[in-house]
Amino acid sequence: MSDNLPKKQPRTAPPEARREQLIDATITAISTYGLSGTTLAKVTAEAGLSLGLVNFHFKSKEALLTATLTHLADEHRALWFTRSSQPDLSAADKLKLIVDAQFHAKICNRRKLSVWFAFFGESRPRKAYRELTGPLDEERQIATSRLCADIIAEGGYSGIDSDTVSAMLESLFDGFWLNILMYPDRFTRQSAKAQVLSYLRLCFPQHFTRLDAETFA
Amino acid sequence: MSDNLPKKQPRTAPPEARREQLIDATITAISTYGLSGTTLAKVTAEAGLSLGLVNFHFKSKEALLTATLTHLADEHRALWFTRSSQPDLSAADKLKLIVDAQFHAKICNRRKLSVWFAFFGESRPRKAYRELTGPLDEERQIATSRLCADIIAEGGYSGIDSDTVSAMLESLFDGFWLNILMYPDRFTRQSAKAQVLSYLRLCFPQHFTRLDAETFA
DNA sequence: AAATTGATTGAATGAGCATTCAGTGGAGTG
DNA sequence: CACTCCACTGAATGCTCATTCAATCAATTT
Repeated sequence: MSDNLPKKQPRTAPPEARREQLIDATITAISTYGLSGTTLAKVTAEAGLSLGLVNFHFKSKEALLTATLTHLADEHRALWFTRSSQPDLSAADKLKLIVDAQFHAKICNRRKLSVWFAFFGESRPRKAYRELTGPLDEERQIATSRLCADIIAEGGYSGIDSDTVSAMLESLFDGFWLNILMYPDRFTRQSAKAQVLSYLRLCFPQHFTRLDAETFA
Repeated sequence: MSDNLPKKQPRTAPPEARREQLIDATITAISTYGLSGTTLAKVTAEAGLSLGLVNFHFKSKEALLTATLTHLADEHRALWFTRSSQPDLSAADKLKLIVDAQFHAKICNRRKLSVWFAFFGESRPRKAYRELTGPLDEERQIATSRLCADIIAEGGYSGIDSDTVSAMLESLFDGFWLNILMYPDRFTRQSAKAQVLSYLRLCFPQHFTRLDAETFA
């Protein structure tokens, strides 16, 4: 019978594969039902696995949620960090790549944004967030501040402070993320990126041209 | 002397007073325990009332949460709207008052920001938020966009679009709110307001001076 | 082939919670 | 004072859910 398809789905899999499968199902569940509506029954049903597996591969529901957040944070960090660490790029190009990573389709989609804001929105998960990814947020802000300082020095800009620009960028990133999640009809990844770049053009007119939004897809 | 000891609070109170009391306790509970950790037992204990009262004054827990969000949204809307509706103000002054309202201590404190982000962070409450306060968000964005258009016309600014500035402002508001909630050591109401005004100075140098941040307390 | 090891299952358990409701208290009315 | 509402109380109810664990299954080793 055609039941015995060659799609070999072995009943058992290496633990790391199962962990990823469960994390992926958790992201889907949180984006669909919210954090408080996410039950282990829904996660395991989404993954096509049985209820008891979460407490086997993770020690608890909370550990699964923590692992999910860490997974997203690592993915995000890897994207902006590896891109903007290429050696033969100007400071302005590196800054552009950080903006680009922030609104990359792989990171900035409603499914994953739901998870970020689920953690922002509850006090205990928020504490977990602060501890797990606070240092990463700070690292990124320091990186953008350094790049801005380089650009200011290069261009001889005056009346502008690199820490102010980097704080503005952090807030723009978060604010556009929220608006993309809440009002996808009025806010898109593309328009958000273009508007952040328009802000950088306003700050550093010699370094950012009108075409930047299109040249970096 | 028709009053006896004013210390003695009566066992019963007018329904509207109880509703406000319960809404206030709900805000405290959400900011302390998160939305999913907020139980009716905790809310009523916080209010010093008995468990059954919520379902007496509100029909359900969900109705209480909806009323809480509506309360915050109305309070916020009243602040920016009545202030910026004063007739003898310039467009720039009105815009400054909207920014000022956004970071006013009465609105922008961790207790209340927790509630906003609790609603942003869960899919079902997010839907309720969109329906209840989406129109208010849009109203504010339209108001800022109009004011920016007036300023652009007055100042003869070129290369800048009022809808872009108003979208940037919306995102800055939300992003600074989130950072004030997450990282209160690095982000304060005052610095956020100053940085938003510095953005407006960058956009409209003739209309916003360096001293704006201090003149509007 | 038998034994061992590790992954997987899902019924059972018990804790926590929203909601209900029968009963209580007390302020106003006649 | 007696009567009537209405605010109020909190124990009881029934449901949902994380966690546990004894049993089962499959791969690997002996």
